[in-house]
Amino acid sequence: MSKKPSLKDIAQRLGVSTALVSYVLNNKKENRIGKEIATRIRQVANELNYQPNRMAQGLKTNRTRTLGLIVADIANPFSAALARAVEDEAEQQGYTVIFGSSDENPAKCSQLIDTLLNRQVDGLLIAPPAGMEAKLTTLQQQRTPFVLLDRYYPSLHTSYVALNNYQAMYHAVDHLLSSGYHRIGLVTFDTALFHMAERGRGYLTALRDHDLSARKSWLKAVDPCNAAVETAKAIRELTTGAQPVDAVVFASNMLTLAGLQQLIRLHVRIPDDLAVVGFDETDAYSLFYAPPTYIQQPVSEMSQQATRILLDMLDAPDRIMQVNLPAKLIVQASSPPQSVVNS
Amino acid sequence: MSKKPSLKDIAQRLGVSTALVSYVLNNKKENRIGKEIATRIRQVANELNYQPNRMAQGLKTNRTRTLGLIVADIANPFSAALARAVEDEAEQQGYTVIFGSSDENPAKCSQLIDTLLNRQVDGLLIAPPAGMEAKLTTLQQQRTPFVLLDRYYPSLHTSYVALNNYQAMYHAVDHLLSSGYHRIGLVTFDTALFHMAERGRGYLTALRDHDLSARKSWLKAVDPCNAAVETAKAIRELTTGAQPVDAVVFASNMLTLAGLQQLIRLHVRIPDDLAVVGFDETDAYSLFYAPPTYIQQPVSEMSQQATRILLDMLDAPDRIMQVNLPAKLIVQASSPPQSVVNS
DNA sequence: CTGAAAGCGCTTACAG
DNA sequence: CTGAAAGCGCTTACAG
Repeated sequence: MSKKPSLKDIAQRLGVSTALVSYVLNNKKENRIGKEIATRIRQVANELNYQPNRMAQGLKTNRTRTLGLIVADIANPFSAALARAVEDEAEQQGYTVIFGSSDENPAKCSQLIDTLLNRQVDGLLIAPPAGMEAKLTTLQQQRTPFVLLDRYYPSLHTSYVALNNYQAMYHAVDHLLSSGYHRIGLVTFDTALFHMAERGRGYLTALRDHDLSARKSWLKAVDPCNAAVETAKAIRELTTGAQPVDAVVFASNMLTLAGLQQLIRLHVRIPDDLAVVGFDETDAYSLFYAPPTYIQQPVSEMSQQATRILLDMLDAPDRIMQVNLPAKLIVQASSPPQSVVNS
Repeated sequence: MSKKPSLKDIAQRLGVSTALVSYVLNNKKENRIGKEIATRIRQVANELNYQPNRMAQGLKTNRTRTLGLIVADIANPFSAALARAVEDEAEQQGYTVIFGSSDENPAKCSQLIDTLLNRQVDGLLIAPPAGMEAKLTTLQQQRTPFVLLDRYYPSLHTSYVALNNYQAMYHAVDHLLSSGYHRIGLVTFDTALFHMAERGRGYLTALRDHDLSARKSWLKAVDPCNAAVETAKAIRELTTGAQPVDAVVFASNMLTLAGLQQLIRLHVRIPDDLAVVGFDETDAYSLFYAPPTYIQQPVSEMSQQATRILLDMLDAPDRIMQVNLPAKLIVQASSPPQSVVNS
């Protein structure tokens, strides 16, 4: 009905200038303004339930108190968990967040970045797909504040908050080796993304540190576009044949789920026939008699730190912060110590 | 570096007024503007990669081409799926979306609505928690365009797009009855929300239509705040005791997951010992030898329709649209026909 | 201590 | 057919 009250409405009602009202409501020049008039202004603002028009504020200040968030796919549980933590942290700081899904498509991601920037977001949180280096470099040259989330490019000197993927995978494989498993397979994605490469490196280094070299046939890199089918095939190959593995590690939550599904289908018993370590937690874990050991990412902390760093960068876009958070290995029933006889 | 080009920059370069440039770029007064100058304006705009400042536009037009979306919890797969479909539809129409999670808390939800409105969103998509009637009524009086998503209040004449929950549950129970099950339990939430009540009504009516009355002990309404524990208890009670059920229907995805988990823990065999019908699809289903029969919601269509309706309402906030979408029962191995002997 | 005035970047009713 | 001018609702450098 009656349109929203503006600064002018308050000013008129009190016979003062809009400037004065603005100063009071923003707590500027506090000590130079009469106490009396200040309280009366605040009172009227309250009465009218005054809410500043963010568009006008934004136009003037070039700040919108809005953050842009780009994830791979908001419908994916991992992305959704990231988003939730970003939302909470942003809200606490008085920011709202606009989101978009890149679908792992660099063209769509670039487009999304432009759209969000066009909406005058103050800064961006991006979990980038492969192939975004050029766009991100441009962004940096424009001094647009952004921080990468979950993924980053070693070739780019940008802010990021990600998992220590190398350590995460190293730790998982080391756990299996110390538990007496020696034929360890890895199911990972065939992708250029650095964080996946790091997981692979962790796997290989852990093996080497135990004086084992990895067989090529034990490292399965599946096509992300055809993950379910290829994972099934990878599992089949790993568990059958002349030299079947005695343990499998998965390098992502989707791979874990697809892998477990195939193992059940093949009637492979966990852990009797095969030890398993998953990546990330899934609803599905709770359904196992032997709940899987898994690599736990500090998702909330990742988002929280990234959001905080971004907020800091708003005032100093050149202050680069790079954070690698440690993963936690949650040891459960799918990877028990091997008896000495078998080892 | 160099700041973003404005209308003025284009105008100056061509020695025309900003007004002319604005007209051309917005395709207003098309036929009344010289072709020559129009093409030159467009050319320069392209060269400078002109992007209109949305804040300024918004201030002037009171339209931001931004939608607000409030879900229960963006980290919940169902909410995330809703969000994704909203995003896609909005993007196609040139809108972006700001989101927030209500955590099923009406106070937080109201707060969120105010924040989003304050950000000048053009309209709201809301999956409301219980107890939002008053706030929504106020919203309606202010002629703020909004459409409810997934949930709605029968007492309120507002736009909404939701599942036909009554039909969904009726259909599921009818399927079990026709398959020869007669002792059917329901695990639902103890909540004031209408959509849950409708699911309960579907259950009861289906039983009545088959000349069966429901035992009170077969309808378990668990506390949403303590769902895991109470579902486990409900399952224990339903499957043991003097009159155990021969089938269980769940009224939500969380309940389904918690229920399945408990059934596995109790070594109840599905479907040999117990038939099961779940609500919504879950990753976890793929892990079952006997994949569960479940009620499938048209999540994407729900969001899509809601978004379209909202977009329509932007120009006519009083045009109320109410849509109840049909659910689909996906019959799988967890609810096979009972042999005649057992029935 | 207070306020008039300019201006952020647009749109559009109005005048020519 | 074209453009000067007002104004959306704020903020802030500047003048008193």
